Amino acid sequence: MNISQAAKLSGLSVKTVRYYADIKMVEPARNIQSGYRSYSNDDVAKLNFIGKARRFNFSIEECRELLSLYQDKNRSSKEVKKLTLAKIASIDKKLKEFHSLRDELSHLVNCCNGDDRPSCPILDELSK
Amino acid sequence: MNISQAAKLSGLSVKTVRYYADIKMVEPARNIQSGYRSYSNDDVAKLNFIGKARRFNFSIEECRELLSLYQDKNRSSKEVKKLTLAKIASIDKKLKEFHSLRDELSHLVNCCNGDDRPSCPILDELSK
DNA sequence: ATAAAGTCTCCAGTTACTGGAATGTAAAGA
DNA sequence: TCTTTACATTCCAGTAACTGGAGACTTTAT
Repeated sequence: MNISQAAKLSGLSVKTVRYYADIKMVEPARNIQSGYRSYSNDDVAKLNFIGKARRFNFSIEECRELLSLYQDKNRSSKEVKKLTLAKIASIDKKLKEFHSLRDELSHLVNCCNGDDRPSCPILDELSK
Repeated sequence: MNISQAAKLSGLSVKTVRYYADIKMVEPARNIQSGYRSYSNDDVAKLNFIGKARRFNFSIEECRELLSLYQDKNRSSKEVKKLTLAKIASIDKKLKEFHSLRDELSHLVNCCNGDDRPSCPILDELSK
């Protein structure tokens, strides 16, 4: 199938699918006459896999790793679990940062009158 | 003072300070003989302000806006509060996303044996 | 036959810097 | 004074993961 069909089935944009071919993540066959990319069902399955992993916040390089584990019938589930635990840890870190950021900002907002006068504790804090 | 001194006082890297000059956020005077950037205390105060706002997750464009509000003695605190509330909302959105991501991933991890056998519910989920 | 839709490659832009090369200037030591 | 060293300058490239657009070619529909 052509690229737009593969894009539709995998829920990705044509641009993204072409990008994944460029970076050698999912390299489809080529139609010799036209030069068009020709995607198999297996290629689409890979695109799906990557799309999901990306939505789970795995980076492109992590996706590459997961994909090769996925295709390796002898891999151990230990390896996949390790990668996933690391991802959870990095998400936890970001969650922590955003939580404390949120708390500080909402504290500042609560201190600010938000009226037409210039006095503003938010700017005061930023300039300290 | 020279750029390295300004960088030290503001807690930013020299590269970053030069970058802020390039994008016309903090444009210092120039020493005519040497061409070196020459930072005033006021410039350093602005760098400090920006550094803090960046740590509060404001984008460069938002910093630009906050900085002009900061320098406008007639601004209303309302405007600053509005910007800050929008920032809190965007942080909340990210928090939500990361929370559900975390939950899904940790569910998958709990289902995975993590042993030397190939069977892995994490990969199964990604390939569905 | 022609027009529209789909595809190709290649280049540029996004965010907010960071690293490095080549070159120029200033300050300190011998 | 000469030289080394430290600091400064500009410009180019790279980061992550795409996205948009130009110009050219192929396929499909009318």
